[in-house]
Amino acid sequence: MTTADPIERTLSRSGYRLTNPRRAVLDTMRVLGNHFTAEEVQVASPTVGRATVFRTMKLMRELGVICQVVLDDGTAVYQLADDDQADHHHHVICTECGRVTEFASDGLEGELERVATSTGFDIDTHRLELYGRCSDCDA
Amino acid sequence: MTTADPIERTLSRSGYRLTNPRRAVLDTMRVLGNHFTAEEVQVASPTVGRATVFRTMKLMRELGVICQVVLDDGTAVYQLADDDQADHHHHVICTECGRVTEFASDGLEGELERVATSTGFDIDTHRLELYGRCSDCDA
DNA sequence: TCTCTACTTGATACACAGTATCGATACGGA
DNA sequence: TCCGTATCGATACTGTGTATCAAGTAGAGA
Repeated sequence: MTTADPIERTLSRSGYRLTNPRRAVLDTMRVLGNHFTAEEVQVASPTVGRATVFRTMKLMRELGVICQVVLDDGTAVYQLADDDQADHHHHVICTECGRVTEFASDGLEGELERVATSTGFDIDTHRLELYGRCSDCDA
Repeated sequence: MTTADPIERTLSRSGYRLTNPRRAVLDTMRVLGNHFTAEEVQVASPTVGRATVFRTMKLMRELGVICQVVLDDGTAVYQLADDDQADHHHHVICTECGRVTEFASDGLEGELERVATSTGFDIDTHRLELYGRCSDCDA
């Protein structure tokens, strides 16, 4: 089964099958776009079983296709990863409308590296989220 | 009811009553110390009802007595806040043994401030967690 | 010290997010 | 076309936390 879609190619290149439920979940996530919960994907993909939605979302997370964003109340939302920031980035979350933006900063990474060595830990990774109001909501 | 305990004084100063269940939960958290889940507090406080354990932990979080730490798998653990870093700090989490250490860095905060303005968001707060192996586990 | 009452508690039911199980289905290579 | 295995859907289950509500109690005032 051939496809031009980069995400679908990531799937099949990783040895996963390209099934209709997976395509349906993927399409749904593309429609929902900027940020969505697992439940929103579910209700927007009525032909796909609940377990499959979660399984597919977990798979996409492992493949780096979507990324998890932890809101300040501790709940999780998801979003499709930007192609050009697929490797390492952070999130800015609007606490008003929920909009999520990705960013990366070399200066920040350098500072984090310095802090990491000062902790005495052997740091593998980190998670950073900024919370505030986006330009639309910041009237 | 007078008390010399600083946390208990924080409670009563904030207008909350000093009850035996609250004391019991507090004692348990002190025994568990560095990091604990809500469930661990529950089983270690058998005289206190489940709902009260959650209620008390939520209250302690609001008062800044304990702080929530999000592990890299998304689950939450808690720890008593250091007195001297009660205002703003971050966490380093050992992915091996679960040990949690707090740290603060002015350089980092400055860099975060710079990044925050560049996002176009009006940033209120942020969450940062470092994951790695502590000196004991990094054999 | 006694009383009163708003705050707090425990039991229970509920909610939400995600996982495990398992028989049925379908993809895709031989 | 056949077959093994990945995948699916239905369902039950788990973990973490909240809502409800009748009963208990801290602690301020008499």
